[in-house]
Amino acid sequence: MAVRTHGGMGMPAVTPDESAESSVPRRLLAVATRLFAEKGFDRTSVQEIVDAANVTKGAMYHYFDSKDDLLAEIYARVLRLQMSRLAEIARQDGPVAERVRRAAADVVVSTIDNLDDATISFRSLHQLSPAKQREVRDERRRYHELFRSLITEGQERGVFTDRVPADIVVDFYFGSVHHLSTWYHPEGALSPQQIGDHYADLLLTALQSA
Amino acid sequence: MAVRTHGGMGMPAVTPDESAESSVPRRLLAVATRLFAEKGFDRTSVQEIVDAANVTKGAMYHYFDSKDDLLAEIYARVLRLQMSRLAEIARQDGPVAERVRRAAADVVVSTIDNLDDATISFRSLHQLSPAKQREVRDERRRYHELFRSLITEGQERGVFTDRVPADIVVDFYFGSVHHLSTWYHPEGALSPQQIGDHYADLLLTALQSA
Amino acid sequence: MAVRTHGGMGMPAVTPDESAESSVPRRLLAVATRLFAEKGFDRTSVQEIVDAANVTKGAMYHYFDSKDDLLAEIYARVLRLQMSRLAEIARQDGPVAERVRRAAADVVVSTIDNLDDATISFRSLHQLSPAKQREVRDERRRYHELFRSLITEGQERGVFTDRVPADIVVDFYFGSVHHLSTWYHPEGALSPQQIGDHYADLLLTALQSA
Amino acid sequence: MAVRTHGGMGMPAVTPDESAESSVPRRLLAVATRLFAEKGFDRTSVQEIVDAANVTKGAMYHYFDSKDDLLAEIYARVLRLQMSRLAEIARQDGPVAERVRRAAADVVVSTIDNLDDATISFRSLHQLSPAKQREVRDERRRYHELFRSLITEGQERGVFTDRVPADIVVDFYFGSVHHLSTWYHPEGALSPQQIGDHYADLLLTALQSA
DNA sequence: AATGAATGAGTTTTCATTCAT
DNA sequence: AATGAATGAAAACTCATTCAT
Repeated sequence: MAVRTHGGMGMPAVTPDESAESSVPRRLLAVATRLFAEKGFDRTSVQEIVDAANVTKGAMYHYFDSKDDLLAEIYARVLRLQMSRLAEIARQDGPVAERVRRAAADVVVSTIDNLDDATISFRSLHQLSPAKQREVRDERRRYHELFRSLITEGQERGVFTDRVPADIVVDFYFGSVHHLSTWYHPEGALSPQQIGDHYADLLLTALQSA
Repeated sequence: MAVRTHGGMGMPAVTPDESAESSVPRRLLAVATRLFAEKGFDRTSVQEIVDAANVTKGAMYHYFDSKDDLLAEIYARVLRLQMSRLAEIARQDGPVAERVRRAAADVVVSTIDNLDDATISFRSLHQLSPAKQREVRDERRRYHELFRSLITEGQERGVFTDRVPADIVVDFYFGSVHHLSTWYHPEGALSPQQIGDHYADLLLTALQSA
Repeated sequence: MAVRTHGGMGMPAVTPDESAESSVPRRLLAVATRLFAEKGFDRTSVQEIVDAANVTKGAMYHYFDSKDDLLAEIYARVLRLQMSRLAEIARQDGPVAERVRRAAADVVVSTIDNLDDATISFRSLHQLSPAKQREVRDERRRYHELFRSLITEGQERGVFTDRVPADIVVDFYFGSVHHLSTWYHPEGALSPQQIGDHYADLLLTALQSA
Repeated sequence: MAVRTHGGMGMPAVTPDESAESSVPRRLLAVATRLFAEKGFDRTSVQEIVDAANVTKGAMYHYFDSKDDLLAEIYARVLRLQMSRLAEIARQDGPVAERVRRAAADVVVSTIDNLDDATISFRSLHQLSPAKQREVRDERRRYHELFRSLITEGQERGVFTDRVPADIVVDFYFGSVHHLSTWYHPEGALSPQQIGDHYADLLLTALQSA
C-alpha cells in the first residue's frame, strides 16, 4: 500500500478527478491513469505526471513510494471495483443463466467506463514488481474463479453445455472483454450497453446450445 | 523498412534461429522477439539484444535503422504470416461454416505457435512510431475484414445468426485469441489444437443458433 | 531560454567564474565558454564541460535544456553586452565622428576583453538550432542597424563620404572586429586600446576623406 | 598529401564538378566543400559525403587517408589559388597604390567566387590536425606577408600613412574579407566586383590620407 | 507537507575507420 | 579500383530517486 499519511484513500472510483480541488494523491492517480493509458508506463516520466497533476516531485514521493507504486494502486483499484461488481451480481437470486448474462454484460460496461484502466491493466502487468505481479494475478484468479463458478453451476444444472471446459470459457470471454480497450471508441455506432448485450448474447448462446 | 543491404529476408518464421550459424539480422530478430516478449520493449536494451545475439551494436545498426525498426519487423512478419494463413483458408472450398471453423481454430494454433509474437503484438503497438502504428493497424484491419467477410457470408446464407453485427463478432473473437498469450502455458492440460477446437466451437455455436 | 528555476542570471560577464564558490549555472557557462573557444562546440563533449565545472551531467541538464542551450546562452550574453555598450555610446552627446570613433574603438576593446565569446560567436552560429540562429541574427541585425545609423548620420551631415554605402561600411568594419579572435594575442606588442585606436583610425580616415 | 594513386590533383578550382562524369576524387572534394560549408565539418558524416558523390566509402578511403585529409585538401587548394593570384598582381608594374587596390579588390572577388571555401576556411581551422594547422597557418602567413610587403612599400614611398602599423592594416583588411562569407548573398544589390571596389576604396582611402 | 537541486547509472544512436573479398 | 559488413568508442540525453531544507 502506498499512501502513508493520508487516511481516506478509499475514494470513489466513479469520480476520478484531476482538478486542482481534488486531493493530491487522488489527482496523481487520475493523471497517472490517463498518462499510462495514453503513452504506456515506461514512456511516462514522473516529471510528466507531477507536472500534469500540478504538484512537485517531492509531494508525489510523499504519498507514493515509487512510480511502480502508482501503477500498483491503479491495478488495485480496478480489481477491487470489478470484484465487488461481480460479487454483487453473483450473489443475486434468479436462474444462473440470467446471472451470467448480467455479469457478462456488466463487465463490458464497466470496462468501457474505465477504459484507461483496462488499457493499462492488459498492457502493463509486466512492469510491476514480481511481488505485486503475484498479488494482481492472485486477485485476478479469484475473480476468474468466481466467474467460473457461475459457469460450472450452469453446467452442473444442465443449462450450459459442458463440451467446453469452464476454464476455457472464462479465458475466452475475458480475452474478448480485455480487448475492448483496443477498439472501442465512444463515437462508435453502439453504446456500451449494446456492446455488453451482444457480448453476453454470444457467450450465452454458445453455452446454451443443446 | 529495416534491412538495408542484404537479400533474402523472407526467412521462414517457423524456424527462428538464435544460433551463431544464422545470419546476423535473423539472429537479431529471433533474440529481440524473445526478449521483447519476456521483458517488454522498453525494458529491453539494445545492449541486451546484441549481447544475446552475439553481435556488436554497430552491426545491429548496420541492418536496422533503430530499435523501433526491429519491433516493426517483428510486427510485419507476424502480420504477413497470419494474413497468408487466413487467405489460404478463406479461398478453400466447402461450406462457409466449415471455413470459419477452420480459420478460427487455425488462428489459435498459429498464435500459440508464435506466442512471443502474440505477446509483443498485443502489448507493444504504442511503442511503434505513429507512421508504423498506422501501417500495422491498416494491415490488421485488412485481416479483420477478410475474417468478417466470412462471417457476413454466413449471415447472408442464413447459416449464421445476424442478431450480432459481424464487426462485433470479429472483435469478440480476436480479443479471445490475442489473450491466449496471457494464460496459455505449454504444460497446460490441453494441446494447442484442442484449445483451437474449443475456441472454434464456442464461436460457431454462438453463430449457428437458430 | 535556458535556466529553469533559479533567479538572478544577470551575473556580470566581466567576472566569468569557474571556481567552486560560483553558482552551478554560472560555472557551467564560464567553463563552456572557455572550452567551446578552445576546441570548438562539436569537439567539446558535455562530459568534458561537467568535469571541468565539477558538476554532474544531471546537474547540468537541470539548468540547461541541452548543450545547444548552453551555446545559446553564451550568444545571448555577448549580444546583450555589446548592444548595451553601443547604445550607451550612441546616445552620448558630441559630433557624430567622435561617437563613431568611440564606438569603433570600444567594440574592439570589448571584443578583446571577451575573446572567447568572439571566437565562439563567429565560428559556431551554424551549430545553433535554426530557431536560435534566427534570434541571434535578428539581434545582430539590430546591432548593425544601430551602428549603421551612426554612419548614415555622418553621411547626411556631410562629415562622412557617401561613396561607399553605409551597409558595406558596417560589414567591412565588423568583419575586421570579429576576426580579432583569430590573431590577437595578449603578448602582442599593442594593447587592446591601441588596437582599438588604430582600427578606429582606419575606419574614420576612410570615411572622412574629402 | 592525400591522393595516392591519381596524378592530376591540380584540377582547376574554377570548375568544381560534382557530376558523375567528373573523376572520383574531384567529385569528393566538390561535394565535401559544399557540405562542409553548409553544415560544418563535424556535422557532415563521411557517409553523407560519399552518398552525395555517389561513391562508396571504400572508394573514398582509397583516394583520401581520412576525413581530415579531405578538409586539408580543401584548405590547400584555396590557399594555393589565393597565393597565386596575389603573387601575380604583386609582380605587375605600376604604382604601389594601384597594385594594392587591384589586389584588395581581387581577393574580394575571388573570395566571393569561392564562397564555400571561405566559409570553411574561416570556421574549420581548428578541426584540422595540429600538423596541418601549422601548414595552413604558415602558408597563410606567407600570404599575409606578401600583402604586407605591398603596404610597407607604400609607406616607405610615402604614399601610404604609417600612423597604423602594416601588420594591423593587413589583419584589419583580411578580417573584412573573410567575413564576406557571413553576409554576402548573390541576390544582393551589389556585384562581387562592386563590393571589391568598395572594399578597396575603403582600404586605400584610409591609407592615402595625408 | 512540500521543495527542487543533485545524482549517477542508464539509454539509444552515430560514426570514422578497417578489412576480407 | 572498389565493396560493404563490421567494429568499438564515444556521443547527448533521460530519469527515478534522494535529501537537506
